[in-house]
Amino acid sequence: MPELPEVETVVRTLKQAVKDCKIVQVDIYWNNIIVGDIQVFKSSLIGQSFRRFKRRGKYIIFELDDCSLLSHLRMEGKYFIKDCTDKKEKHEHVIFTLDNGKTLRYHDTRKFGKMEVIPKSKDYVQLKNLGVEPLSHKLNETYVSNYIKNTKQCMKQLLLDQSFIAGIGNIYADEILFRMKVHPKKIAKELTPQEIIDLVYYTKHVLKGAIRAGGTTIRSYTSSLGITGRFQLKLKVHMRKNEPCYLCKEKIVKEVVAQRGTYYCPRCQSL
DNA sequence: AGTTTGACCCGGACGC
DNA sequence: TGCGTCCGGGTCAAAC
Repeated sequence: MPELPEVETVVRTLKQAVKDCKIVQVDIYWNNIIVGDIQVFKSSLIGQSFRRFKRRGKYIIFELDDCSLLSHLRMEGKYFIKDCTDKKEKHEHVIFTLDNGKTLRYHDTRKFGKMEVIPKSKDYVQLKNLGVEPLSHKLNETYVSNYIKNTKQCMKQLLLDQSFIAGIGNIYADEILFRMKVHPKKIAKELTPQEIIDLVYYTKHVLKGAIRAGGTTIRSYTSSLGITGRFQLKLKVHMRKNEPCYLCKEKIVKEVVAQRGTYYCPRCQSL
């Protein structure tokens, strides 16, 4: 699932690939991907060039001349750069034809992703409830201790809460808690000062490491292989049910916490 | 107003 | 092999 590091990698790669390219045609094969009117979507984008590439939480923001394109990959969204003569693949739902003979293709097996055109003058309402960017200085010990004062949430919920920190998903929430050696059900308010320091440190550490890994992998891609933002990251706890903990050999447990499949080491992350 | 729960978006995996 | 059921994650809306 694309989380912040994957989205960041996609944004960086697309910047290299399509900056200043002009959209000459837009073909949509699954309408529900598009938020709002399909014809307005098309007519807003045709003739526009990609100028700036940004990320906020898990949202991709493409800034064009007169509007922005907001894209959320949800679970399985991916972008590919292909030649315009390449055959359409099964799960390619939106194809932007560019003025250089290439196409930018949105691929999404589950069709969960969303795309929306935002007029230049309007605010991004989708982004207004997002919390701090984890890699910015705004994520610090003071911010965390103030935030947790007013919440009943457990740690897993807290890390998934996009209005606390923007961009952490299920996988990295588990990985961060494992490194903190904190149980996913621990009440956030009860974090010790040291655990707050660890939360800040490991959140940045895990996400930065993942972006580095994404960047490394992405270099080996050719344009025909596409831009998935996925990478071979060594997960220390997520998806390791019944396998031995890397630290203490105890079996990793999988349990539903905050409605999400949650992996943790019952010994290292005891309550 | 903060918090929790559920619906939604789907195809693929899995079980019988 | 075919059919039905469940699963998954992020977001939003509704209920509490």
